[in-house]
Amino acid sequence: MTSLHTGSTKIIKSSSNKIITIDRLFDLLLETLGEQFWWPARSKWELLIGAVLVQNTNWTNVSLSLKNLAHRTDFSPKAIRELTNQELQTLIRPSGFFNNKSRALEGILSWTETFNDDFSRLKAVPTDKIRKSLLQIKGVGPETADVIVVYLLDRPVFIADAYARRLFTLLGKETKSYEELQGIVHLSPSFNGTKANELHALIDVYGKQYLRKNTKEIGFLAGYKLDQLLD
DNA sequence: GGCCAGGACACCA
DNA sequence: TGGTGTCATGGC
Repeated sequence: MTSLHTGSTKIIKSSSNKIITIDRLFDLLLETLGEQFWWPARSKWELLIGAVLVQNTNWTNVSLSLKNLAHRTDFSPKAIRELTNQELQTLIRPSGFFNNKSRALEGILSWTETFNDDFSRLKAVPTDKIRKSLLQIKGVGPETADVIVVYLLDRPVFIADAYARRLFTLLGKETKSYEELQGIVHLSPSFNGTKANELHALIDVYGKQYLRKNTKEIGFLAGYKLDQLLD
């Protein structure tokens, strides 16, 4: 993994060599959309589970599954571990891919068991190490791992998801993979976990509105067209 | 009725 | 390592 928050140069260079800083992009997104207050969850357990369920799935479907889980387990890790895989699949059915996701959730709960379900024990563990351990769980890929690092552990990491890649393509930086974009975008020192959290939320909300697969018209950011953002 | 969603993985060349 | 098919539900 490349260093993501070590404060090297914070510029995004387009193919035409024009630049926009990640800080300016953040400011324009915030000005355009306002604060998003992600992640919608009342507990770290609900957040962790939602991070898996939302994979390639809209939040409406995830909410239905979360409601089922809340009713049955109150998101107690112990109660969820006591479910059979079949029962878990039934509860999370509305969010799809229940075969894969039930296995991933079981993997996550085995992972938290390694630190006695006590998130405070991760405080001294380096981000890279946590990320690697998460990636060993079947059903947890780079995006889910990073979402957990940012939203659960409040650490500054750039989440290079599909919307981010579409946005950066329009800004002149086309990339073919999650890792490639993540290697290009470096968060500035102004990004703590909270700001990285907000950046991802803003990019996704903007993306849903303007960067959907069949959207032809590209929206504006604080009055600028995307290509006008490049100085 | 088809497209899409806050991805990941197995399989193949 | 890079490209493609598969996993699945519910809303629009």
